[in-house]
Amino acid sequence: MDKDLDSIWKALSDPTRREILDRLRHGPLTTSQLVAAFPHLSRFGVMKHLDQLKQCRLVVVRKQGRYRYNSLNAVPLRQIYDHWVSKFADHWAQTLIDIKGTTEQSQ
Amino acid sequence: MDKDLDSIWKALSDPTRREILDRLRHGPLTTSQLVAAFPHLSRFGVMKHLDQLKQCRLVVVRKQGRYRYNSLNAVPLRQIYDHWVSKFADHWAQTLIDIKGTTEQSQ
DNA sequence: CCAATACGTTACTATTTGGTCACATATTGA
DNA sequence: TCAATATGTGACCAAATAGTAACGTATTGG
Repeated sequence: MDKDLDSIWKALSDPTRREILDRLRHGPLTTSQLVAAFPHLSRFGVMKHLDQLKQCRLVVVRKQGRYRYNSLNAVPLRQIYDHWVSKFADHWAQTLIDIKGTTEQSQ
Repeated sequence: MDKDLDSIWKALSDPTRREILDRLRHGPLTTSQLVAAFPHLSRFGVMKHLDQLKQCRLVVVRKQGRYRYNSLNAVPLRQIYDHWVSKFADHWAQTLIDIKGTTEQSQ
């Protein structure tokens, strides 16, 4: 069950991929536009991140001529929330005060 | 800002660690109890996962005699939600219908 | 056609990650 | 004390990951 969500979690674990998703919030971008947004990465570096995001359907692609428009699909995000994060929602209420300081921390 | 959340995402990206958190939902468990729950892993394997969860405060520890009680702290989860996931909440409404099939997928 | 632009892929490398074994420390109770 | 239980750590290994360079394909416009 959670098996399906695994690739989504993996995809989200990388800050570059999260930033890609963030940039796609405001609308689709072509691959080149995304590449330009990450000057410290190679084009293929960005494309590999995009591939992973496509694998788990967080990004969907529409090809138009020589352009490829990448757009955000929030459905997998919702799945993560519904199938996992929401289970801990009760805990949020109970642990509003972080237990920091009252328990030993092993750094 | 998101910098701080990085280790939390990383911690959550592993299915074993997510299962540990899941088991801690119902109350604190000692390290040995957790180890027993993962027969396919070595004790130290489990402990290393626990270490990562402690690093980002998803798990907090209370030492009592020779037992070490690990308990869930949902605060970091809430941070992830508040600082990141919630930004996409509007998208959930807009993309209730998965775009699957209507757009090209690159497998 | 042919050059320019946009995108795709194969092959390779370095680092991180998940995992183990073996050994060390600490607490409890007979 | 001393053995049993519970936990902690150093060293090491294999696989996955993030990244690169270099080359290949496809679409457009002159």
